[in-house]
Amino acid sequence: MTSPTPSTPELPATYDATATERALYGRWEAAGVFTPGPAAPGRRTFTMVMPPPNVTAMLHIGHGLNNTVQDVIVRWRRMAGDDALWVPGTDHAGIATQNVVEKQLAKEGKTRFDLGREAFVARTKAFVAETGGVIIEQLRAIGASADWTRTAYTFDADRSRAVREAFVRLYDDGLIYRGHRVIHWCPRCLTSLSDEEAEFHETNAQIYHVAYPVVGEPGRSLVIATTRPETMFADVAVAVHPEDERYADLVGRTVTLPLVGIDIPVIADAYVDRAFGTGALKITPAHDANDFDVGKRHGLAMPVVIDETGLVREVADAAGRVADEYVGKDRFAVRKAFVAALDRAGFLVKTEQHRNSVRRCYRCETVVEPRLSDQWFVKMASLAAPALAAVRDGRVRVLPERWEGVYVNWMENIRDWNISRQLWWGHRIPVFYCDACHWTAALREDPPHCPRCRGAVRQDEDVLATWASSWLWPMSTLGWPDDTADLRRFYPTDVLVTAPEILFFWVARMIMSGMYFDPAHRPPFHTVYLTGTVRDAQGRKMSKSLGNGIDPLDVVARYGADALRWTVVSQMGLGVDLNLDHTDLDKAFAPGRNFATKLWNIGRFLLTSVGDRAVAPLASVDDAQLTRADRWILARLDQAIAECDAALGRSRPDGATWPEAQRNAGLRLNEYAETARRFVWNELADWYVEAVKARLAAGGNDGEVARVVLAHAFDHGLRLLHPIMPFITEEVWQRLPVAKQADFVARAAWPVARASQAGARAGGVAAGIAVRGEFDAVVAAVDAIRSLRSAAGLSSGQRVRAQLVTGQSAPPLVAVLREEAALIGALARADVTLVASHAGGGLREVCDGFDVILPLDNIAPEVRAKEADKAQKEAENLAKQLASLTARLSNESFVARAKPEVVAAERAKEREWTERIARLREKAAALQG
RNA sequence: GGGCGGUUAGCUCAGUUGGUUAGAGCGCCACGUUGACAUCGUGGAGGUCACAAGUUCGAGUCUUGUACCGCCCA
Repeated sequence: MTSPTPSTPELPATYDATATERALYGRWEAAGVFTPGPAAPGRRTFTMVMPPPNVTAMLHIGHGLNNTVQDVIVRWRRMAGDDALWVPGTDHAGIATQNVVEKQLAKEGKTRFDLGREAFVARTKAFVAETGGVIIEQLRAIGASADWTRTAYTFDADRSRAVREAFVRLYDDGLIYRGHRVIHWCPRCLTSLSDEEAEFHETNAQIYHVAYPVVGEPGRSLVIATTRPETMFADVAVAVHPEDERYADLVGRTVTLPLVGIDIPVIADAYVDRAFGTGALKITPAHDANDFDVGKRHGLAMPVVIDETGLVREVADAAGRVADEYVGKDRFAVRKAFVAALDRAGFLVKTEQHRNSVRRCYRCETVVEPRLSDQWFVKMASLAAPALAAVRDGRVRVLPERWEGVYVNWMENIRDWNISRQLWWGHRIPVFYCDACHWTAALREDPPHCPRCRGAVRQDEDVLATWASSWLWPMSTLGWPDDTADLRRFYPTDVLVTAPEILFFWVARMIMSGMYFDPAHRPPFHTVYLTGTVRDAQGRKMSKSLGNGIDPLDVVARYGADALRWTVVSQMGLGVDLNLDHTDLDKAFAPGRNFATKLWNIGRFLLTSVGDRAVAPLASVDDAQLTRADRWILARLDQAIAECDAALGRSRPDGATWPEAQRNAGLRLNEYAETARRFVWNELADWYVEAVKARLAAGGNDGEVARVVLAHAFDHGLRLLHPIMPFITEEVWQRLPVAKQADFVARAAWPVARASQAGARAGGVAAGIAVRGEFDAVVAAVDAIRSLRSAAGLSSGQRVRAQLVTGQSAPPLVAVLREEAALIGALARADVTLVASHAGGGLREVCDGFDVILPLDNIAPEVRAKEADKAQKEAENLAKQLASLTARLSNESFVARAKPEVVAAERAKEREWTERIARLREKAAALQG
């Protein structure tokens, strides 16, 4: 177990992530850590709304990625002192949820029509009530610090009222209308789809060239090219380009529809692409959106020959067009059969392979059928204009930046939005009709009867697309349309994190609706962060059908939530896809688990050697008491804080718009993660912890200083890492014997660089830079000794004698090496002495400004040869680079045109290299001689 | 067909306005259990920055072209 009594300073030998995580999450939630407190002067809000997962969804790795990113951001802002609010919720997901329940019914041998609308909706509601909270629970397992007290649902009472209010306002403002046109229809879901919901899929298809005999000119025919011959039954014309000389004489004449036997006109329309196919296009207004436009221009009939389930029949205005043998058959079966019949009858000129894009339903992948029907549309032009301007002028930024162009392009070519769905699960369209007096209106409350003639009213049968409720999400979750305290305090929100796939579906529409419905017309957020996609080792998207998915809960169980989060965040390059090998979870998640273990072990060391006696704050230590190592780690901490802050960037623009310099900056989560990791592992653990061991053991005043600095540095390292790895950092931080201003690290203050704090010591920054250089010499000396020991074939634990040759070194460097000789010796397990020069044997390493000697006797000849060879090669290599450097410096235009500081740096480098080459050659000669 | 992105170590990726000898993690090789840590430590190997041309004193970085891969839209 991981929760020993507080009086025991030692931590268990191993970290049990599963037990720790569950317990800690409960403590955070019980303490209200995720719920912002009451507004206070000087505190700003930071708000995010969670992209609502489908209410029937189970947590998958995509949710894991998306919500981890959001959690990192919200935890960061919470620590940085904002009143941070992350609003969670779920989406009723019309088509998807209806599909699930219909599948259940199918197992019982029933359809929704057997139940009827009311019973079906009731059953779906019950299903959601039973299973709808699953994903919300699962999000807790990955540490999501959302405010569950504000959990919303697109189909709950408040959100439903918002949806209805939005519809009525848009309707009354003339922005919603009923349109009769060709829309995308899913013959399986039995509903219309928006343009965005009918996704393009590249397909290998055939294009058929079919001869339509010209009436009154036996032997002559007009050849059209089509990929959809089954729609020929509904052809009403053949169109050619008005300037196409090949067909000029045929315009105005008629051709006969093969096998069908109906004569149809040849018309001229500039829509036709002369270069595509044969340049002659069959026109089928009821079964193609473009043909529909042509048909309207030319006043053509619009016969319908495919029904709502995708079966061919004479549906409307099509009497006598479909032969009996095809009636009631599937559209694709008819295609095959009809092509064969055309071929037998000699009308099929040729068949070619053709690569084209076919639209499929985004929920079930059924090939979408263009269908002539009445639907509700939102007029988009006036809504899009402000939303486009907001991104253009920088009130809203999109990261990565290249998506801004995609957004702008879509907005500029925006088309009206089909929001009606022929489903039962969803917000029913609040339009009411009186059949008696033909009154119709959109209403906030259901009317008992027609207000004009008191006759019976009926409500529109359709429901709204799910996206017509989720586009209100940033406002509706905060209480809109009511003027609530939450809405006033937390709207507009700050950052929206989501996947690029729903940039149009959701993000663009939220900006439009937000700016329309907000009385101040503010965009709903200032930053859109689009994550990458999770892929497998072969770069394929993870999906159920491919079976290449990774279950985040499985990862949490095996490696811990922190490991999952570490993997996601450390690889979260801006706009970069996340590649995870589902066949080798160790490869993907061991690094995060290992890092958590490292933190655990640093904690164990600290508690055993620092003890649990209270540690004084760093401010109580006088600068003069700090050793060089202390000053070094504190300077590294300052630098790490600065780099983390730079990587995370500005949390919000200062004014109304993002300045150009900040627009594409920040939210580099991978850089932030790497900086924090490097500080804690490679600087604090690898060097500083080793450097203070002797001082801690010795105790006394200096031991006390070491305790203070070590505890301070680790405390701040844990804080830097907490947003990424909340559990392990909290668990360890809780036991740190430092004075705390907060009950949880989750609520502790985000680190501020010491050098930048008010009252910081004069010259803090410059001193930091100086001490870094000094400690670099210590590190170089230690590395050199270790490297030489390894070259000599000695084991890393074996104590050796080492000499630092400083005869040619600059006096300040000599002073540093003399003062730190004991430390160097401790770190390198060596007895270190300084010497002016060394003439004897042994192994030599050339460092910046000094040499290191291991004065060994009896060095094996092969070691000598190898070392000599290495030095020789390095000298030659450096000499080559020196030659080009010298050439550069003797180039007059370089000296004249390059920046003076660059030239000066190159000159200094020339001196260093010349000297280093000499020492390398000296080393090689000594080894050979 | 239109637009955009990518190509840097065996793998996954960093590389900020052109300016030290191009970095990290994982993997690989060698050594090691030194009282925080073998889920680890120490040392090491490994890259003509896709290709070609250009601009420049100087190009992984800017321009153009080519090849391949990917994404969005029609």
